[in-house]
Amino acid sequence: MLPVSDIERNFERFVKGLEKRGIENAEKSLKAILTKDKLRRVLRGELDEVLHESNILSKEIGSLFQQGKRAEAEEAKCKTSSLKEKSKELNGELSHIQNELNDILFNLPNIPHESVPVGSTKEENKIVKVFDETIPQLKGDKKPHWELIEEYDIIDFELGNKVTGAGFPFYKGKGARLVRGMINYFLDEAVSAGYDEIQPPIVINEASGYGTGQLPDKEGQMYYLEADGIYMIPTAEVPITNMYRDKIIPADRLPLKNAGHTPCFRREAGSWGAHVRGLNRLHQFDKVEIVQIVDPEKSYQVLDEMVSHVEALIKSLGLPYRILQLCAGDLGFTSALTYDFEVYSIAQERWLEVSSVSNFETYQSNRLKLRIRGKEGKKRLAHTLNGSALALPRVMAALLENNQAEGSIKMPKVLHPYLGFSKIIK
RNA sequence: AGAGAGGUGGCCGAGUGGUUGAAGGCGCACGCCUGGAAAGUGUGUAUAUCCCCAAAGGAUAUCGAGGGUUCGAAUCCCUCUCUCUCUGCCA
Repeated sequence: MLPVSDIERNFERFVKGLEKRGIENAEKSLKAILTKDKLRRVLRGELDEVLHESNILSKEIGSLFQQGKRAEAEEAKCKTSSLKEKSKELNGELSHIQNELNDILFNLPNIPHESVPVGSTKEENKIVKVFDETIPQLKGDKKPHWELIEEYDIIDFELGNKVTGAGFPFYKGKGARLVRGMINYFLDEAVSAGYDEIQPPIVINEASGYGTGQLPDKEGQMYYLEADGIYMIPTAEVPITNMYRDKIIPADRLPLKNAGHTPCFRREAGSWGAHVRGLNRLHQFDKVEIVQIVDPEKSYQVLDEMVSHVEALIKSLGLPYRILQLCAGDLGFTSALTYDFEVYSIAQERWLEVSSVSNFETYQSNRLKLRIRGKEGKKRLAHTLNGSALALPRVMAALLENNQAEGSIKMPKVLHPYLGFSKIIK
């Protein structure tokens, strides 16, 4: 949520920012925010004044009663009724305007960082870096992973269909072992990079959904458990970042660094087709997420640090990769700047997104009421960042496809200790 | 799931309708004292919003959350929620 005081101070920048995202009527919406906020303040002032008067009267009545001046007290009581009515009225107007204000604010996305490229589609994302080797070619057959997993019997989609539904596969034998191994490897790497490991709940309440910005924007993307009013998480970002909701963190405790593995659940409504076959898109998948809460001054430096962390992971797995900076139109609702990581899948001859690393600046912290207390006791909103390090299924798809050989699939060296085997054989 | 008890400031804890935003204690910060420290002593010590360029100051709200009664509620009523104890069930 955009902080109103910032909008007021940097009006032009906010208009331009929203327009860059292709938001229509950006200026009009922002102006409406300022007008409504102004009105809100006026009403607040009036209401406070009325309440002040009535508080004074109440105290008078109290002391009159104590002095035994009954008649005078009764008289004073009459005066309060008009004040009471007035305050009721003002209260109604105030909450009405507050709702209108929130409505606009909740539905405006974050302002893109100035370096974010202009553009409205994926094709306009800027390629920041491509791994420095030429894309390897395979000799002989190159099978897509959905054929390989059947051949080696490591993932079973049919069984998933039977037991749950499409997009919920079973991982079996060495496939299951590979999942577990990667999770452990990614977590270990995060821990040695200074992240505190967390095992968060995988369902969250509504307040948490609002806190990180999944609600009200992405209602339809999350599985909702109606009986208990809770949502299954689309990413560990939600519970982990919400740990700090309504917190005031002393500046010297920053940065806060957390990492956690969770299954992630996405309904991905209406997005099924040929290009999302196999592991390319699932309703449930595993991901290790890294989250940082930092001083605003340092957030872009931290973003770079997180990008390096993810890059090192992908490199260590020996996968061809590239890094994209998302253009304004492709940027997530809450993000100011996002880098996507893609790995190349040789058999599919496609780039697959495996990580997304973002700086949300104050957008989430404003919703979360997550603040930093500085040296002189001054408070300000923190910056929040997160990144996938990494999401498993597409990494797995690329590993299987790129390392396939005659009769076996080789596993990257870094995973050997985690797997207990060095290749998958039939 | 059933029965009972209870949620007060960073923590403990008093408070059952009228200067109680909240006694007292602990903790913390700053000062005094001391050669230094401890002890002692003094002062300060919540959050949000509004007024204000800012500071200072003032106002309003907040004693689990929401609603109600009342001129006035931490204190009374209702709903929800969480914690603890006992019983039940369970990995």
